[in-house]
Amino acid sequence: MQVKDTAFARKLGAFVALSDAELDILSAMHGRRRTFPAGRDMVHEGQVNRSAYVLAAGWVCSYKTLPDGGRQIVDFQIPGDFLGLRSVLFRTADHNIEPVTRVEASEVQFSDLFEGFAQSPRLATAVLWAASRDEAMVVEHLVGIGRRNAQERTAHFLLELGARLTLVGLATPRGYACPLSQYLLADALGLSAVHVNRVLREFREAGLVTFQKGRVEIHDLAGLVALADFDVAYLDHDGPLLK
Amino acid sequence: MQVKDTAFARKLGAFVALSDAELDILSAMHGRRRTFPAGRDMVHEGQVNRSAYVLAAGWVCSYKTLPDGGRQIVDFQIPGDFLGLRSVLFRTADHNIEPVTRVEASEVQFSDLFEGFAQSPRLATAVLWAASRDEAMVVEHLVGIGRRNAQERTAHFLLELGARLTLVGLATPRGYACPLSQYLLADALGLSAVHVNRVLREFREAGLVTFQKGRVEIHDLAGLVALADFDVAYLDHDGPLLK
DNA sequence: CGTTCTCTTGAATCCATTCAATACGAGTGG
DNA sequence: CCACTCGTATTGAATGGATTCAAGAGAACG
Repeated sequence: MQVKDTAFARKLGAFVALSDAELDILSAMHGRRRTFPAGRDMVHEGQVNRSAYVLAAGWVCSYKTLPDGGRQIVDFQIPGDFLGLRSVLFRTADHNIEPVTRVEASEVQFSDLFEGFAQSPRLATAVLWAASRDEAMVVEHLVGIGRRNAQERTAHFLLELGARLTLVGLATPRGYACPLSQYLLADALGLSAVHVNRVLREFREAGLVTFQKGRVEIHDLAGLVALADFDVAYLDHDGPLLK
Repeated sequence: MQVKDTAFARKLGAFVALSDAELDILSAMHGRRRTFPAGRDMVHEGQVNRSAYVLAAGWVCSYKTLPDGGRQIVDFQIPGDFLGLRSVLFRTADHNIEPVTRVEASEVQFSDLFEGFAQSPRLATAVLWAASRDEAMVVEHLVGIGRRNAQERTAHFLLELGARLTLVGLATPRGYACPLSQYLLADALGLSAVHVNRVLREFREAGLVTFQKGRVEIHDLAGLVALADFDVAYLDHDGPLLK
């Protein structure tokens, strides 16, 4: 398999320009390809876990559960995303990972990752950057839940997803395919499913976006951006910083 | 200065057992010591920034602002914490950093950090771990704001702070000094200052904790832990994983 | 062809906010 | 030494955004 063409290599390359030698190291890190059915957890909280994954196809969500049965989805991962890094660096996983759709992913062993770092500090820096970018998204998510109302939050979420999918060629400014149910959306946005439904209806009636039948159709991008106060700066993808 | 004894070295050492040679590299990373007065931002959103800091003394907060004037505090940093890593890896800072008290911090240049990685992949791994631990805290914060009510959230926050301060010797199970105003607390918890005040009064009346005059006095630790459903697992400090 | 998700809408409820007013201590300057 | 400010803490009352409860409709699936 040519790693150079994978979404993962493209993503790391966005921060650190990777040489052929480094791409080979990256290639060596990729273990066997695995597939996971939708709905059954790939990683479970508290589980001792020695491997992370790079998503090749499908969507997953990372979430935490609460004693009252509720859950909070921290983030969704789309093709090209690294997942489970924290559950590898920590002794045990501190969150759950559930495939939203059927998923294909390459396994990455901690030992291989660490050896890759030894061979190339630039690679280590790139992975650190990727982790920081993930953190930036979680931070933005936190800000949204803490200080934005339901409409702003939902609009922001749909725009962020669009921006991320665009990076891997899975969205256009017009819209994108989105396999998320309103329940999943609610668990991510810190709202009730009922309220998510209302917000989506309001968006539809206002001619901003329609989210139906697994597709997000953006009818008024400018309007949405204004409503959500969306700024892609935190996604930081302006080309390699480390040449 | 002997870096071995700093809170930062102690923290990294919690994940990767660092050799003397690695401690020397770490030492070389520390640039000049700087002090910052309370209240004036050390790092401002959008600012191009080439250095991070390791907090030696004092408290700072990282926050983002919203167009309506509100703000969300993402995290507080206490002595020993790394801060501004993201604003260094990204071209520009994606958040603000404001000293809550007068602060002393050592500057860390990106170039020095990167060179340290080249000399020791174990160090790179340790920094990646530290970043992941920060992310884990943000994630827990996200879960709290998304799915916990005001009481649970506040209790959880006070306990997390206690656990973190204990690690650097600044707290006991009985309580700790805390320079945060109710306004800062509100901005961190995604609540209004008025409501934070009410929650704190309820805690006082219930004999759980008192937070007055810059001190948090914990009267019923078990009760607080139960209320907040607090579990330190996500702080992951069970000794070095990489020997 | 019934079961199970998912989506949808209305009505009642409630937690937290906003508005408003008071109190208190630390500074500051007349 | 007192008046005045300013930041912080405190409490009551009214408001409101989102939740919960409830019920029905559609689509998907074995």
